[in-house]
Order: sequence, then C-alpha cells, then structure tokens
Amino acid sequence: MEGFSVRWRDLYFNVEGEEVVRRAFFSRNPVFDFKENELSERLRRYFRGEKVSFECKLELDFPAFTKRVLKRVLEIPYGETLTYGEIAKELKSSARAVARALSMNKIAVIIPCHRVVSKNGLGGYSWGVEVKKALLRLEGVNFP
DNA sequence: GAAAGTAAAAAAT
DNA sequence: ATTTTTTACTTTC
Repeated sequence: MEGFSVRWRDLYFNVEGEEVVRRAFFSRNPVFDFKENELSERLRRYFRGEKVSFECKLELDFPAFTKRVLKRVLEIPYGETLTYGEIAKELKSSARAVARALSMNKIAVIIPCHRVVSKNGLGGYSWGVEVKKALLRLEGVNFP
C-alpha cells in the first residue's frame, strides 16, 4: 500500500494513494513509510500553522448528494467555518442530511470537514472532537 | 418501497 | 438549560 504518514503532535496523519488520494486519516501510529512528495510537504507546513491550500486529485466514490456536499466543503477558505445548516440551505437540503454526508468523508483535513460546525456547539468528527478542536485552533478559530 | 439511522436546528417547555 | 419535534438523505432491510 502506498502513501505516507506525517506526525502532528501525538498523532500521525496518514495519506493513502499517490496520484489520487484515497483516504486521509489520523491514527495513533504511522501506517505508511515516511515518503516525501509535494503533498506531504504542504501538510507539514499546514501542521506548522502555515496557511496552505491543497490541490490534489481525490477519489470521491460517493452518491451525488454526498459529492455535492464534499465539493462545497472543499471551497471553505482557511480559518473560516460554516454550519451544517448554512450548507444545507445552499443545497436546499437539511442540516441532518449534510452532517450525514460529511460523516462519510474519508479524507480528513484535505477535505476540511473540520470547518463545518453545528450552530451552537461543535458538531462531531470521525477522529474525535478533540482533533477537530485542535485543527480549528491551528487555523486560528476560537472555541469555548 | 418502507423504515431506521444520523457529526443538526428550531421550537417548546 | 433540557426535552421534543422537524428534517432529508443514505443504508439496509
């Protein structure tokens, strides 16, 4: 299996896939060899707190609605957040459906689903809300 | 096709 | 501040 892992605090961020990103997720231990490429370099800078954007090909093998949600989330700029409801309104859907679509996101950070929060509260995150909070703080967003 | 299951939001209490 | 509708989309019968 090809990919790379970069360390961030006490976690490892793993990206699976070379040309096309298949998955990206956090884990306690590295699951790939440390291989450098352009994307890993950007991620390293991102985790250092630099404002970087990721342009890479993603494998989105999802139903139509889910893809629309993910594509919209991809456009949220660094350091900004939207609520599930706001996205739902744009897509003429409901907050609950948007949340469900996001929960299928296999590609953390690169698809910035951590920038989607609930209206009063934080919402959820597949790799734990602590990670979500840490990512938001890294981008300069404050949370109670 | 129907019903359950959501990482939500608004309304009601 | 907690509880109860309302909500729409995927998944799984």
